[in-house]
Amino acid sequence: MQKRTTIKDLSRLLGVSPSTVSRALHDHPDIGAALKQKVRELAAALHYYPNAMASQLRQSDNKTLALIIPEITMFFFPSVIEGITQKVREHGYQLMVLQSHENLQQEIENIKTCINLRVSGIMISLCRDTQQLDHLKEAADMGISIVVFDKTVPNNRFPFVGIDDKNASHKAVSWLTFQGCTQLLGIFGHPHMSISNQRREGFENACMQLLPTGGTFKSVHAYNQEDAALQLRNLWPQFKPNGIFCMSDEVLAGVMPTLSKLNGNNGAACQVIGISDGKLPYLFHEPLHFLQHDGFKIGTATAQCLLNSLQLGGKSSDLPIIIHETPIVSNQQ
Amino acid sequence: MQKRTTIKDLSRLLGVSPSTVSRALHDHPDIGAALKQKVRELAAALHYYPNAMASQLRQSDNKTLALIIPEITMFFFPSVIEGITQKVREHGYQLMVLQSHENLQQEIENIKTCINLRVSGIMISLCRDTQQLDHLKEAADMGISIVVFDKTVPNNRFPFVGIDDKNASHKAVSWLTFQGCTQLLGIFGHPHMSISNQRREGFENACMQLLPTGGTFKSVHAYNQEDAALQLRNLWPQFKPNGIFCMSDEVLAGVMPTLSKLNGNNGAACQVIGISDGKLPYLFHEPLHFLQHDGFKIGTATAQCLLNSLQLGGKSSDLPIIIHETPIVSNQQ
DNA sequence: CTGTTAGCGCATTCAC
DNA sequence: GTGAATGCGCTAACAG
Repeated sequence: MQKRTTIKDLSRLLGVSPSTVSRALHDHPDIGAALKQKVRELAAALHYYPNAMASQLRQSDNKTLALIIPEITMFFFPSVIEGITQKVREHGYQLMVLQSHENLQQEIENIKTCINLRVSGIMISLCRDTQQLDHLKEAADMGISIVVFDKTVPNNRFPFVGIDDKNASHKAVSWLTFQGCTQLLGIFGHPHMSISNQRREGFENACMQLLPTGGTFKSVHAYNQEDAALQLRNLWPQFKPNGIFCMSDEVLAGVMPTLSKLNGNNGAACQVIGISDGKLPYLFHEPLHFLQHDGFKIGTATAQCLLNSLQLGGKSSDLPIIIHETPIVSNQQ
Repeated sequence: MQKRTTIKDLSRLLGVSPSTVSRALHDHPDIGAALKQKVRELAAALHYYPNAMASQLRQSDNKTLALIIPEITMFFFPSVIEGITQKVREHGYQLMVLQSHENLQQEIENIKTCINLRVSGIMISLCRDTQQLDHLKEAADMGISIVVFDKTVPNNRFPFVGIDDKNASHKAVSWLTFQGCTQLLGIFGHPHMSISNQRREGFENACMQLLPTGGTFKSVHAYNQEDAALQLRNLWPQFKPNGIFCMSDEVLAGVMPTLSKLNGNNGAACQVIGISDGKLPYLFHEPLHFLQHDGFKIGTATAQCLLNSLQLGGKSSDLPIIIHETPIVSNQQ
């Protein structure tokens, strides 16, 4: 591991001063074209790589943004990351992805890492145990721009990008009743997650409002994909729904194969609608509908929102709240 | 955005020297307990956060590792990331995830970023157009430890973690013929990917070796999930296999729903075996088998491999090649 | 036990 | 056009 070549090395070899080399490398207008050329050639020949830490320290301007998410699951977040990455790179920023593993302590730890690294901004989807946002406030006080997306808390005071959870549930129930479903089952995510409860409340309210007399509904929380399958199986003997609402891809993944088995070839007996990123539904040949919760779009919007407040230098007056639509789509073509 | 408090600020306020503060913060044994306490309290009160860039610059020891992958798809890589994250954090490293988007230029760019940031190590799954590893060599020459995993090239000279692609295909064919399948279809990934060709060659060789007289086989490449579905549909009129091998989750995701539709309720007509991380198969109620290509294990092994060569300071004599087993598993229970 | 000094690599004043 | 000097914030000798 030979010593890495520095600007000083180049300057010595070229018989010019370090500052000249620095300027040449940065294409500064004051430097002659001929010299620039020589500097660049030598830099390439000696495998010179600018030390990002040194230059960032000097400029106290770290061109990296952080993404903090509960977990890189196979659903939704890959799309989100894709959207964010694209947007962020366009603007010359690096992206650092951190996971909280649904653990508040880890989330706080991640925020601390971001502060230590002096990242310029943070995009965060809160983990399920997070109730208060003191740790975010702390980062914000250090001058770091923050955008919360997807998973939030009721009392959030930061810019937010997501969907209207209650309304989405309402739309789903509305669709099910329109199809003539009368026995509705809503399956929701982990009960500690704020969005689980928002979506459940939306579901229950809509049911009470929209179901005809004689119609019934039931809602359950599932801790994960397997649990969703289990709950459905356990419930089946006593309650056979003719309409099911799955609040997420994860729930949907548990429900669909199980439902197929329970239903046998009586496929049309139960309508299914979910909230989905829009990839999973196409893995099932059984027809189903979903409210598209487009991770890619959420990602780009989140990144854009962050980049905006970065440009405003945190001196914006109004609080951006971006709510995406969730159009209803079928998985049949 | 008020100025961030530094060690100097603390030292001034406490009437001690900066180095004393630094030592106190690092729990250096030379510092008195009482002083340590005072320093820590003031640091907390003033929201002092050590500037990671400055300390890393000083120590020229950057505690971050980079993961470079073609794309964060919903299959395999989430598991890999999970495995790597876990291992890496245990050892006090940060992880930076970069995507190449199956683009060699981007891959080279990512390597450059890693060098500029002076990361300690790189874990990389090569993108499909990568043929030569000069860019990796460049990073290695700068003293960065490197491990290649999953997607490699034939002439790779870096430590490697993955599976035996040809052998896996062989096992799959062996299993299919053992089930009595005689008309075999192998569906493979993008033709530029090295593993696509490795797995196809393994498949074809095994077919020629293991199929009874009268048996036939066919292999096709699919550019992506949708293409896999399309190819199967197009092929169906002229070639109805009774055994299908899907080389990856992506292929499997395209094939399964399509096969269900083509097969109608004649489910037992065609056996399916794939190579899979082990999550996707459980989304289908149709029985199928898979050779488990456990992303989580690959991830931990890769990270471990990197941490090892980090400890050896890059001065190891032998080249670690870690080949994981791929046990055959059924999705029925 | 604590302070002084020095420098990591770079970019940016200010001179000339 | 170019060079000399300075300091970003921190740590690690080396003194005392």
